[in-house]
Amino acid sequence: MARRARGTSAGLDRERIAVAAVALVDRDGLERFGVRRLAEELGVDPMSLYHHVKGKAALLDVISEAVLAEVVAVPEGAPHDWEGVARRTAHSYRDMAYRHPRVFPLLVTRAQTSPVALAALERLVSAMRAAGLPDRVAADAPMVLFGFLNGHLLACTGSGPEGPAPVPEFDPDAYPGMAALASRWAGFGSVAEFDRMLGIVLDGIRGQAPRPA
Amino acid sequence: MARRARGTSAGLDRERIAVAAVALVDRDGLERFGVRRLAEELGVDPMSLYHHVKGKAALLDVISEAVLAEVVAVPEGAPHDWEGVARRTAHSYRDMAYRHPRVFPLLVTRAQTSPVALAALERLVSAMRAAGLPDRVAADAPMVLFGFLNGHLLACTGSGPEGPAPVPEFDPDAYPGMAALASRWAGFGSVAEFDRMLGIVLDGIRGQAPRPA
DNA sequence: TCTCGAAACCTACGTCGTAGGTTTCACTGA
DNA sequence: TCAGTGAAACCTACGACGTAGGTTTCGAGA
Repeated sequence: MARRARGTSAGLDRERIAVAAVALVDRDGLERFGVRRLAEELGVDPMSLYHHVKGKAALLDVISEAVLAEVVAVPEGAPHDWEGVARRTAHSYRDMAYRHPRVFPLLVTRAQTSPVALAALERLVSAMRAAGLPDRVAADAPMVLFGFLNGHLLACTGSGPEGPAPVPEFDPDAYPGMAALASRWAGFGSVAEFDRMLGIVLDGIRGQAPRPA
Repeated sequence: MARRARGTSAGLDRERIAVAAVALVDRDGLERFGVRRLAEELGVDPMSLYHHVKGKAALLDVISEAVLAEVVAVPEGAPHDWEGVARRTAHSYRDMAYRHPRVFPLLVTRAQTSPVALAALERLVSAMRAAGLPDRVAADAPMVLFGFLNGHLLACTGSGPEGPAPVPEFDPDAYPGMAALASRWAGFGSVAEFDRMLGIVLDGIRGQAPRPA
């Protein structure tokens, strides 16, 4: 690998690093990601990265931020009913998870306090309050929703070494109930399945609102 | 560190290794866990562990299995209504997560196909079918439930370097809705909160059943 | 032209997972 | 009683990792 002379610019900056880092994790997975590999990918000495990012942990932060920014904001003109906002956000979040299945575990593990994440939450919460939902429900709902989204998408996108494990066979003697349902789990990870489950969660939230007489 | 002579037994076996490994992760966290550290903890040469466990990945499997086995089975004599089964299982799962917050991320990341996990699922599924819930609901419900459990508990137990991040301050100008709800998030991670959210999820599932006329 | 900071590179250290080889013990059957 | 044997431990060594600390070079401002 031909290296640059010592003082010449390599044109590094956070943006270029972020893009390369995400691509590297997408390709090789989190396990194989590291400072040295990223540097080689960029044609650069490992230590040069430290002028732009503090270290490996900070690199992971950069990656998760970059990927989270892909979750599209709900368009301003769209209807403001809270269920619509929740559905749109959830699907956009899911799309991102499927685009970057090997990055996704990183998001789930860190507390999300970036402006993008907070803005999405704020839109959901204010839509719920505008619809007259009690504060307790508006407070619980996003945690239930994102709890479900994170857990479920983690399972669907595999998050292990590589892709999601196929649904196992069930011994009908030991597990009669699961064997009977096995065929229903064939489309594991489909949009239809996701939307159905999302519906269950949203139903649960809607049910918390006091019934209008 | 005084080492044993070369041929003498160190009394190693999978059980002893599992116990020490779980304790080590509980104490130092997943990041710091490694073959060499575990060996030192056991007063043993690192390579000796390879006679009982294939390598680091297999060690992590051993850890997650040991911890999952702590989730108590729902007692046989207990009522068989599916909501009771679900609630008990969920709470027992939560207790385990809080007992081993630093191990928990390991569980979420791997597909759970151990007998313990399958047995718990089977109990839930068969209780739902016995109650007359449609197969589609019985198939979706466990995925929604464990999706929520995994995602939510991951957030609550912190799963990062150490404990859960405290709830951040919200700028009332940028995020009016969330600022208004901030006080409701004070008891983040409490049993009461967990039980409330669990109730929301179970409500959603119950709502899928066809209404008895 | 001289200076100086930014940005790159280089060296080196301690740690990691683990392949491959060596040593010793307990148990066997003759 | 004693060589033979296999299990279980230990030892050595290698390549890859994250990163502290130091050195070199370029280009912009004085």
